Amino acid sequence: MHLRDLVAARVVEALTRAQADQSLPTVPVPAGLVERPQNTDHGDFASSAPLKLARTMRMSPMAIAEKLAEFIDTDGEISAVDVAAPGFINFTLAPEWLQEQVDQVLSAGNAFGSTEAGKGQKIQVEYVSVNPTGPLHIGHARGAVLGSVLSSVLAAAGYEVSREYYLNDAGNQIDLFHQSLFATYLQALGKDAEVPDNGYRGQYMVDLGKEMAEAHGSKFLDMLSDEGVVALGKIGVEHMIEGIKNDLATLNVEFDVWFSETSLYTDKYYDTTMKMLADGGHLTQREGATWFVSTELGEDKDNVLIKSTGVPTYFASDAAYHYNKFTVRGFDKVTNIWGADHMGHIGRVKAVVGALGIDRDKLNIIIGQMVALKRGGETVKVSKRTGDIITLKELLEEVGPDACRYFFLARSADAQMDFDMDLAIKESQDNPVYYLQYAHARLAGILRNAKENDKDFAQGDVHLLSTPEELTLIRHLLMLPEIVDSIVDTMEPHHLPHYTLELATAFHSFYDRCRVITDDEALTSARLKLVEASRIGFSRCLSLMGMNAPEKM
RNA sequence: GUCCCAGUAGCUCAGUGGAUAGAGCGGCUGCCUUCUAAGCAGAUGGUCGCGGGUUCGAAUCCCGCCUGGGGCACCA
Repeated sequence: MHLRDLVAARVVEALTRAQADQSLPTVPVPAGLVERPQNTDHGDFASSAPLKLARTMRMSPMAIAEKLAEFIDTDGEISAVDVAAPGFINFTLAPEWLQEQVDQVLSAGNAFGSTEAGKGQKIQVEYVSVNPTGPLHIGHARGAVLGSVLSSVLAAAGYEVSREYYLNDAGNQIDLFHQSLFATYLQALGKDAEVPDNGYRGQYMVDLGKEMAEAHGSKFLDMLSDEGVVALGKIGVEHMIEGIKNDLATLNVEFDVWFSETSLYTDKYYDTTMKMLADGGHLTQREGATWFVSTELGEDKDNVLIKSTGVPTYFASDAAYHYNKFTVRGFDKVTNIWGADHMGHIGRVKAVVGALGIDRDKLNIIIGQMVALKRGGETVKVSKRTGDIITLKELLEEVGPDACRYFFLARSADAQMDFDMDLAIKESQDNPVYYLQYAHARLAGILRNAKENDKDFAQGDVHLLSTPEELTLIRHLLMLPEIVDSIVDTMEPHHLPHYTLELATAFHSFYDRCRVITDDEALTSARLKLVEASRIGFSRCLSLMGMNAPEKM
């Protein structure tokens, strides 16, 4: 249980006692009793419960506040409870208790910040899942960063997390890729060939065709034409997947499972799913195609599962995929991170999940909004088909993975953003990322200095940490578990970089005002404890965000 | 046409029912013989897109409108 819950529990407990005592009328208790006030003059926590209860209790908010405050004990973590107009109760944390938490952080070590909000629950986060028909571009990076940070935070909250990439390794687009590659391969061999009309025609396809020709010669020409296209195509797809994996690794994004779409068919999950939908009366035949009757489940329109050609749609695969996630693999929760161009799929996928007898609220879909790329003040149109793209690889070479991650992470997923390359490159010189990393480097520097001077601070007395800067730093440090829980609660990881920035401000201010290593041995030891605790905090935040925590800068 | 997202400081964005709306960057003023100045301290900067409504209280919730973006295929 994190600190805010602890204080909220005290309010509920006090309210219960006041009601049992008949000091306050017995009425239902509203939710959200305690918050962090934005103005620090109002204490560490505030409750607006009296304002919320005034109507149902038929009393003035101030009278409720006064009465309720009497029932709240000032001991342990709370040193003061104050009533403020028009009906707030403000709580102040006890300096002694704050000081002692430094020892608690030290004993928690790298587990500091972890909570138990998701204990015993299996959650899957599926992200990126880009077709292996081209390199990753800047828009994909946003989903990649979101997914990887969300996964890390979920794990910190005690969830058993599985990070998954859904690989579309069959179907129309793959066929088209095969044909496109065969064409550029032929061209590389000096033959006449045309990339199909809707095919993939970027420079990367030309390069790949050349590479294939150099590595394999005319080998694929000698096969029957279809066999050659497929054989070459498979090698090409493998090549694209390797490239995607490399780019993601550079961005520090990893997966536990690479799930093959084809396996849904070879392992019969597709057949099982279609049968379940048929048995449930969710299917109908129309114009030679098989439709999912989603209109009966409140959707705008029905959706085709099997085309009149007999070929299943992407949506059919998706139905089988979600059946597999929930029913076969038994995830308690599933989060899909999709691009804005998939917005229209949310309703029907949720509908089909419900039709398969699964609680549709277990499926959470996060939409990463569009990233418009700007360069030299111009918006660059991104299209994989025409090959007019800024690849993730190029982006990482220019901006660097840490700055790139921060840039995407600090914005909420549902806000569209302009990624101004010029600005991002410029900012990489003087940028919030360095502000955070510099804090870690400074902390590491102090600890290095202490070691060189043989300072052993194990016996340091944390009660000597009494300046406003020290206490402010401790206060901010202790917010981490709350941040972790609130990210899990809202599924919005963008709170983490903002919190880390505030923590860095508290630290830099402390660094400026409180010299750590001095002739005062006792104070030095106490401050070294705070420095080590802070280093643990920064290291955890940076690692959750997938960023480097440098020892020196 | 319809559904979804966004509109907050010069710029990029937080804040989504509470007290005087915040941060970073840019611009302005100070601060390096001391563990890293990639830093600190301070000042300046806002009709929270517009208009109604609900509420003790609205940037936050409801309705309408304006602007920008996206979704509405037997594509993925």
